[in-house]
Formats: sequence, C-alpha cells, structure tokens
Amino acid sequence: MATIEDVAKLAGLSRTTVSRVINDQPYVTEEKKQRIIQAMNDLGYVPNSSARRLRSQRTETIAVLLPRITNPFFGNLIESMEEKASEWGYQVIVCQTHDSEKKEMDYLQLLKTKQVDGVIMASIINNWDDVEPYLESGPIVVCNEYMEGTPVPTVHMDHKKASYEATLHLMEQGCNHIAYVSGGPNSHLTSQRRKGFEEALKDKGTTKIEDLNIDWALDVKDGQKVFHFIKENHPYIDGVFTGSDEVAAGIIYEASQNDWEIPHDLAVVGFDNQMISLLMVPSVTTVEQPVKQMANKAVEILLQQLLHPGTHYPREYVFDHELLIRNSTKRRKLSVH
Amino acid sequence: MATIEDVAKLAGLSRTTVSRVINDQPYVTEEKKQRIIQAMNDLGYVPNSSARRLRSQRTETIAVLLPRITNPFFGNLIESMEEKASEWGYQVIVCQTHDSEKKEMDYLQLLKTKQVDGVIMASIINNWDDVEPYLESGPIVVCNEYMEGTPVPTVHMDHKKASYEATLHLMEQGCNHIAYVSGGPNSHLTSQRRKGFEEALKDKGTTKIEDLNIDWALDVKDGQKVFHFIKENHPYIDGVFTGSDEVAAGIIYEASQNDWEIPHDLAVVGFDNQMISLLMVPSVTTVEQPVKQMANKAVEILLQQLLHPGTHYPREYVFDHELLIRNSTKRRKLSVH
DNA sequence: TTGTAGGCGTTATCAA
DNA sequence: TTGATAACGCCTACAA
Repeated sequence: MATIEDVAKLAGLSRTTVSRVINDQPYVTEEKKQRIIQAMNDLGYVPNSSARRLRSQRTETIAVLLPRITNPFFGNLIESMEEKASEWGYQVIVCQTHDSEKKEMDYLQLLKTKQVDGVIMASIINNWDDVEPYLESGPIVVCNEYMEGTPVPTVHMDHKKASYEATLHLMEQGCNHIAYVSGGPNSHLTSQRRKGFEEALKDKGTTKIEDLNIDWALDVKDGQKVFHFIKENHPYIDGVFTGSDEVAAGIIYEASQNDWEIPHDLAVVGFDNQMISLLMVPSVTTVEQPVKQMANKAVEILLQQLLHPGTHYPREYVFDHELLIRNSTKRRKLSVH
Repeated sequence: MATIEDVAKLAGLSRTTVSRVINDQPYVTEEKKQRIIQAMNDLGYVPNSSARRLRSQRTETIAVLLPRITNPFFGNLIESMEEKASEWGYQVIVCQTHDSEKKEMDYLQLLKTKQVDGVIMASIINNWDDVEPYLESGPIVVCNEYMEGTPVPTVHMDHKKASYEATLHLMEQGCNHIAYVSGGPNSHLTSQRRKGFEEALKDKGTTKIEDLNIDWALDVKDGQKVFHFIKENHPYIDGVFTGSDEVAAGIIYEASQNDWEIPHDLAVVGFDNQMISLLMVPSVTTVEQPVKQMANKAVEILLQQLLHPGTHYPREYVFDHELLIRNSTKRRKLSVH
C-alpha cells in the first residue's frame, strides 16, 4: 500500500508538499501539484484514514443509536440523517441497541474511543446520569425520544398532544370504552403518550368511560393477540389507541378474520403513518411524524456543535404531528361544515 | 483524555506492560495487572481506536453495501449480518448506495482507505471489472446479488428457479395473459428472474399466452400505476408476476379501489414475504428468501477470510426459496390429493 | 513556495 | 517478567 512518503519520492518532493495537495492547501506551484497528482495516480495512492484520524483527532463520523432498523420509523429516520450528514462529508454509523441497556452503553463507548465525533440518540433507555459522562468525549443530541432535565439539545414531537388529539378523535367518533395499547421499554416518550391519552379521557370523558391498559404490544403478532384478548376478556371495548401502526394492523387483520367490523365494532388508531396503515383494509387512522425534518434538524445541530464548538443552542426543538383520519375510525358520517 | 502513557505513569510501569494488560497477553504478574486495571479505572482510560487501527492495520469493521435500508428485505439482511458479525467482535457499517454507481464506488473506497477490513456487497451495479481492483485491499463477498465469472464467494438464492415456479403457479391457476413487472437497475439477479419467467411460459405455455413487460415498478405507488396501466391499456391481463411485495400491494390496493376482484380478475404474485404480503386483503402469494441464513453465511465467509487469509472457499452458496401460496392467486379450488 | 522534524496513541521487536 | 525504542501514516509548526 502506497504511503504519502512513496508519493513524495516519486514526485521528487517532500511529504509536506504532498500533504498540501491532498488537503487542498495553498502554496503549491501548479506544476508541482500536477506532478504530485500524477504520482498519486500512478501509485494508486489513497490517504490512510486511521492515520488521519489519529493525527487530526477527528473521524468525520457520527453514530446514531436506535432500537432496530427494521422498524420503518427508524429506517426512515436514519435514511434522512445519512443524507444530511453526507452533505457535510460526514459518515453515519447505525447502532441498533435492540432495547438493551448494555448495548446502548457499548455504543456510547464509540465516543470515548474516538471512533465517532458525536452521537445522536434516537432512543435512550439508560438513566441520563449514566449517559452524561460521555458528554466529555463529544456532543450528544437526542432526537425523537426526550428526557426532562438533560443539558443536551433535544429534537422531538409533542407526543402528549398527538395522543391527546387521537384519543379525542376516538371519543368524537362515539367510542366509549377505549383501550390503551403500547409496548417496548418505558421511556419519557411513552409516558407522554399515556398522559395525553389520560388527559383526553378526563377532559371529555364521562365517568362511564373505561380504560383497558395493555403494555406488551410491539408488532403485528402482538396486535393479533391484543384482538383476542379484547374479544375474550373485554368485548365491550369499542376503541383502541395504539402506539404503532403494526400493532394496529395486527388488530385489524385479526378482527376481520373474526368477522368484527372495523370501525363499527372497534375503532383503531395507529402511529407513524407507515405504508401499511394506508394499505390495510380498512385504512388505518394514524399520527404522522415529520421524520425528515426532525432528522435534518438533529444532524444539523450535532454538526454545528462539531464545527463550531462552544456555540449554544436552544435545548428543545418541538415539531408538530398530523392526525391522518382514515377508515379505521370513521364511525360517524362526516358532518357538513 | 487519558492515554496509555498516563496509565503507565500512574501505575508506575511501562506502556508495554499496560498494553499487555489491555490485550490480555501473558507475562504480567497478577499484582501488576491489578495495579494497572486500577489505574485505568481511576483515569477512565479507553484505548484510542484510531491509534490501534493505525498500528495493527486492522479495523475489525466490515462494510455492507445495499441499495436502501428502508427496503425491508435489506433491513432484515443487515440486521442478521450485524448480529452475526458482533458475535465475532466485528462492527458493521451500513452503506446505502441508492442505486448510484458513484456511491457504490465511493463506499468501496472504504476498503482502500482502510476504514474497513472487508466488504459484503448485497447489491452491485458497477461492472465487475471496476470492482475487482478493490480486492487488493481486502476480501469482498457478494450476497443476494450475483454475477457470473467473479472470483469472489457468492451467496444467493436461485431467482430463476423461484420465478419459474411462481410463474408456473400462475398458469396453473388458469392465468393466460401474464404481465412481468420489475424495477430498479438491471442486474444479473433481475435478469435471472426474467429468464425463469420466460422459461415457464415456454415450457407450459401455448402460443396464446401473451406477455406484458413493465420495468419501472419499484414501490407501492408504482404498483398503483401499474394497475391503471393494465386496466387502461391491457385489460386482458389476468396474472401479474412482480419482483416486489410492495408493488404487488400497490396493484392489489388500487384494484380493490376500482372494484376489480383479486384473484379472479387478476392474480398477483409478490416477492420477499414482507409483512405487508400477509396483511393485505387478499393476502399476497409471494416468494420467501432465507434471509437470515444467507446473511449468516455471507458474514461467516468474509470473517473466515479475514481471520484465516489464504484459505479457499467454494465460489457459490445457493439457498432455496419457498413459494408461499396465498389468496391473491388462489383462483382454483384446491383439489384433493 | 518548499522542506524538516516532531508527535498523535498504539503495539511489536528486541534486549535486559 | 518487564521495559526501551521504533514504527504505523499523516499533519503542522517552524525554518529556510
């Protein structure tokens, strides 16, 4: 493998001059520059990235922590982040924590070992106290998930507001017994959703409104189980708020298999506006998050911190959701405005 | 940031000895070892990864090239690969080429610049001649996609056989006018699928069988367009072979919106057995690939090459598909065997 | 405008 | 069993 030294020798110049050419620095005669470029081509020279990193103490790489990439929400998030980062010449390392506290900590080590310059946490399950020390090694931005009292910039949607609105919608459609279905590890985000749900019940609800709480539903299969659980144990339930389009899809799928009519027998709300929510029969009412915008903002803030250290940024960037009303909840005829 | 030197000083020993402890080498008294570990903890020392890489010429990282991670097939593939790689202490870098020849080449540079030790290509759109030179910098394994005449190990399914079988199935269900719908860049894989399709027509077909070819369908939206194209221009078509569950879903979705009955008016076959193919109404007949097994095998071969250079491996590992027959093609009553 | 020389943090070689 | 020393390949004061 050719090194900068080889190039220098072949071009009859010094390493310094070659380095200047590599890094596009001034003070090199055009003629010598050409000679060097020629030599680089002849040797198939490429700068060694480890050496550069060691010398410059920068990797031009950021890590994004998320639970799993097969979840389309995170898939889309990372795609946008990568696009944005590469505009600035930064690479992205995808770190799937699989909801493991240990893996999360392991990946944060990338910061300490200088394998990445900064980290975006799209999920966070350890206590902030355990994460905070890593800030010494580089900037961290939280995106999607959020925690109170953290000193780092946080980019997220108002999940409480979103679930409030979705729940209200269910009630407006005449649902009187709404189940709350969630899953995955507890986090601030999920608890905010829960709060929005409860507030909506309280604000609009009569004492008659009942509430079934399921906290183990994550995917389509779980959704199917949820349906049977409702059917067998809580058949009076007439509306479901879920934190995931996949769970919603599972419920709806199984409901049709069992001749329940959606939304008449059961109205269902999903979350994330994944493709599946549009394709289901009936299509699924869901909450759309501005994924791309959040991704861009998170990357932007992180890179700004890397490029202009010391600058201060607002701690919170809150984005708006959009409730997409589809057939899985349309129990009432639309009234004319 | 503490360095090995700091640890050595604090422990009153030399860098060498500290390095031995870090790398679990013999010839260190238990007592000194403890002293060093103590010192490392006190200082919060972590070895600098760039320095290690520079010195050892190994990164313990591999790159996986694929078109886009939002495609569930590749999402699952990468997930399994990462799992397998991490068992061996290797990291995975996800490289989305977005079907760009340039990006593919850019990512291959990771090999040259020593940012990764090896590469798995889950897609390949440049000519092999352009890729081959990179072999000098490290091993490459091709997975999913495949090319004839390459000297590297290749892990894949027999797409020709799969599409042959799927097409045969359509004909057995009484389809006489089958459209072939594909999309994305041409590759050996897609041409194999095409061949299987054609062979099935030839083997079983009468001269009456017609064939509509569409090569621009990639996602759900395209599938919707395909439906309208068929409806308006080729209404006699009664069967569709698609290379993607998403396209199939789009066709089916739009068909129901237009009161076509699936599979009676149009039988549809998808590919990949994605969740959506099961949830659609009707459920979609599809081809399942043994993603996990292929992923594991590809990683295994690559790591073996890294750990035991020079060993030779079979050039090809071919896995079997499974045709999952669902409602989108069941035009005939099942006969009793 | 060009070159010299030192060091980034590790690990490998060799000597003690 | 331990330590001194020389790389790994690059960048950057500083000197010329």
